[in-house]
Amino acid sequence: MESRYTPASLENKWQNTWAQQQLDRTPDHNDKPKFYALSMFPYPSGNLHMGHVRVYTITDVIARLKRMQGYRVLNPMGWDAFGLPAENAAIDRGVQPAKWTDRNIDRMRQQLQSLGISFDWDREVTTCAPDYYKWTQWIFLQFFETGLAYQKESAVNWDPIDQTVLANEQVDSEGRSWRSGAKVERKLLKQWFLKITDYADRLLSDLDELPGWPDRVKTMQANWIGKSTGAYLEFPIVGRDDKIGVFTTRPDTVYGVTYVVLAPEHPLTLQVTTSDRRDAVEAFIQEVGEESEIDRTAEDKPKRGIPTGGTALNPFTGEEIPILIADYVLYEYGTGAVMGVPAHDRRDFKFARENGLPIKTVIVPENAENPDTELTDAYTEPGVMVNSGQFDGTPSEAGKQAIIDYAEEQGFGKARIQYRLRDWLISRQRYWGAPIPIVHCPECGAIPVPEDQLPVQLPEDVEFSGRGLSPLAQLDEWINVPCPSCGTPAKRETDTMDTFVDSSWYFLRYPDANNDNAAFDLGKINDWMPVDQYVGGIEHAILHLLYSRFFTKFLSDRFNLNFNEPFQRLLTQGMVQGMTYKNPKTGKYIPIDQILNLDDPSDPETGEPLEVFYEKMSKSKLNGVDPLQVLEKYGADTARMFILFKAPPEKDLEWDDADVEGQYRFLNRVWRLVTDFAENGSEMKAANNDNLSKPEKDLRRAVHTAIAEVSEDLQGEYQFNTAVSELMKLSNALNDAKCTDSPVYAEGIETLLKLLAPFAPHMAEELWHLLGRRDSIHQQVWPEVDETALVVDEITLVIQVNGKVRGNIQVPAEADKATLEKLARESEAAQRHVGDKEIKKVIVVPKRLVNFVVPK
RNA sequence: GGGGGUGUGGCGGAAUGGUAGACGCUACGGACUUAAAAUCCGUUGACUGGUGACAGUCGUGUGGGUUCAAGUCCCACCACCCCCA
Repeated sequence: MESRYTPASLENKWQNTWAQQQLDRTPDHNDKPKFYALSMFPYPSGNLHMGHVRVYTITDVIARLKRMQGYRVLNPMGWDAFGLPAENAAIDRGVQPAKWTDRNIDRMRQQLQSLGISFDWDREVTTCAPDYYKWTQWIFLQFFETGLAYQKESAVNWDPIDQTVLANEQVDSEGRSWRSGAKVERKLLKQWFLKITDYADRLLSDLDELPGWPDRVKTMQANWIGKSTGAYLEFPIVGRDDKIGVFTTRPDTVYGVTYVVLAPEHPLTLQVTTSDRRDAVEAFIQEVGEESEIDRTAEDKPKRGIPTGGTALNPFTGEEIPILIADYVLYEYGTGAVMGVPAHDRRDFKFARENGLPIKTVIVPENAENPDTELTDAYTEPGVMVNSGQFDGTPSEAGKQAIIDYAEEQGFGKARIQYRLRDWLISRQRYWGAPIPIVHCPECGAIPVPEDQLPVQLPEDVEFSGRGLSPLAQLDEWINVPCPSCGTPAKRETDTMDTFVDSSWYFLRYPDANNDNAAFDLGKINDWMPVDQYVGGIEHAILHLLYSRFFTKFLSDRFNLNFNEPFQRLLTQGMVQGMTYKNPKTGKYIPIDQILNLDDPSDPETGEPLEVFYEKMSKSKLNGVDPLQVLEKYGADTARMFILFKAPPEKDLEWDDADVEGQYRFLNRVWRLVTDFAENGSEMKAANNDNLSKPEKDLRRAVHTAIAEVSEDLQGEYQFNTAVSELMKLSNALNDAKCTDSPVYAEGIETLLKLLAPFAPHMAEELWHLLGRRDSIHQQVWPEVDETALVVDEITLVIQVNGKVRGNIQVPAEADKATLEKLARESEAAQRHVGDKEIKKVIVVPKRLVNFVVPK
């Protein structure tokens, strides 16, 4: 009867059987509590990598556990299928993006299925499918109707040779085009934005309602939103009616303002420029226009600025101060203008020094001896206001409010809260994305495509050259349509949406994934949402998660949903790293199969010694391990076990073949354990704690300890690594047990299989059936701890002297403190180390230790 | 510069303020085998003493502190990683 463990055939068999039985279908309405387990859906690159294996395995263990614990579980899968790589493939190889993507999806689906993940494939969602992006467009229209989608001029990366707009990913670190190598320029285009800033405050404050999120993700989001409290102040321009508005977090330093700076793109720039400065200013604007934002604001780069010739008035002092323009001030940011206080801001200090601008001290440390000493650096600490007219002597912290109050009274300023977060630019000048459902009419302006005409479908069989306008903008028959409102000949919007839009609502689609009449059924999303456990990479800590929260809040407001955060709990899993070999001299990476001696790795070409370290698996580092090869050799169960055991889920995981081997050995031990048991014809009999021998009691304690520990490890914080080690302990205990005929042993075998089921689903199922069971192990109830089995008669009591462990004794488990102390005093260890010294104090910790304190 | 995180054997990692190193990997020794692989058994933090069971000292990045007792709590520092500038 015994056969060898052959994962390949066995896993295949069960995957097919489960599919036939539709075991992983999501139960619709029933009385069980719901559990929505979700992994971040992948981009269909066509190849499964280890990072995927890790996320989906983690989520799958949770899903399978919850099913056994009596939940109805939704564990869906889909594809984040729009995006640049498909378009690049079209340019390079002439394959249509749709075809290329579909092929990749088919391949990856198959690969994923071989992992044995319990996805409900009936709910598969593909963002590039018209029946999905129809609803992405519909959601855009919801934003449009509420005024939260709007158009504004904004800069794009422009390749002057190919005459095309480039995505940020297509621009290298030196600011050159990936294809033409041309230096990328900035060009202004009218583009679509979503007004996420309207939700900035709620996105920030509601982070407090997410105790199930890692603190560091919440901190990153909070920093990204970047709330700062301060004042909006207006500086009248000399000789004009206009004013320059600035935002500052340091209104207390306003008497120290010695200049104001406009962003070069600011509409006032040319208006304040005096005629003698015009040429210089225009040249400067031109120059800055070619710089990237990162270059402009980088801290290590000198800040460049020039005077415009214009001047403004400091409304507090009445002083006339110069107006400059500088590269580090961005028009998109805040008001596009800043006030310069060199004495109390580091950046202003440097800028003033470099440009010969005056520095005026208005804050001094408390009890400063000589307030007029020349500064060597900006003084940015709080202090006392000086040279500040009526505010002299005011502590600077209190001075902030005092200045705001005064400005408000005088009508040249007010309190303001500003966010770092900017509105979300969703326009992409690309083909492979959801078309923005707008028609531009010369009569009516931007008109939404009526809902019954959605989706605005992407035309097929398009030509891709990588040059010129976006492929959509070159298709006249697609572009030219009558205005939906007045019928005048009009033109379609040719921009498509950022792929982050597609992924900002996909989790709302799964509860009713095949609905043709609506993006989602309100009853169903109110039932299933929020996602109970979301699992994905830390790289999405900011954008994807923030956008999803924004969409959820917006839709919750608009449709009165009963939830306003999408993800209850978030697990950010660490990277999978591979052993990397690098020649430190040449900087070249060497693939492992070219290395002759792994104990002393050297460059096969030059013979130079190599650096060996772990780094994130990637093609360029030649350190990837192909999941399919691992599956072929060891099976999915081993791969899953290894990944879960090797490191806690949120930490980086170092791939190690020897450890994979170790997991394979463990599964083989389980295999033998159970097949031997089955061979001996042993039956499952109910076990209980009455009339057991000592070895039986010990074994049963091990069994129920395992239940308790594994259950505990899988609850709240997911500690799969220690859960697996508990499985190993149980397996070891069964292996060592002599009482193989006992019902306790049978109970142990059955328990081991049930506890193993979420981790190694195929093997658990196979062995379960080998024991004569007909139903699936995945439909069994998760084992319960029998507390009576955990009771021990005797425990080990540690004897300490002055806090040092000196020995231990066996004592009755329920002995009281006095008895423990007495037994401890009599112990050999205490006799030896205490001797006849005076015992000053005795600490008795029941069930743990007795500590005698004696003079040294 | 600001914010967050991490630091434990040869390695990955365990440890409600209570026997540090669970579990696994590696290495070494042994059994089985003609031999090897696989498997099984044992040892594996360092140092000192002892043939030995064992006994002792040190030991969780560094330095201090609180405590009967600190990997765990507090203070300062160092190193590395991540995010933001």
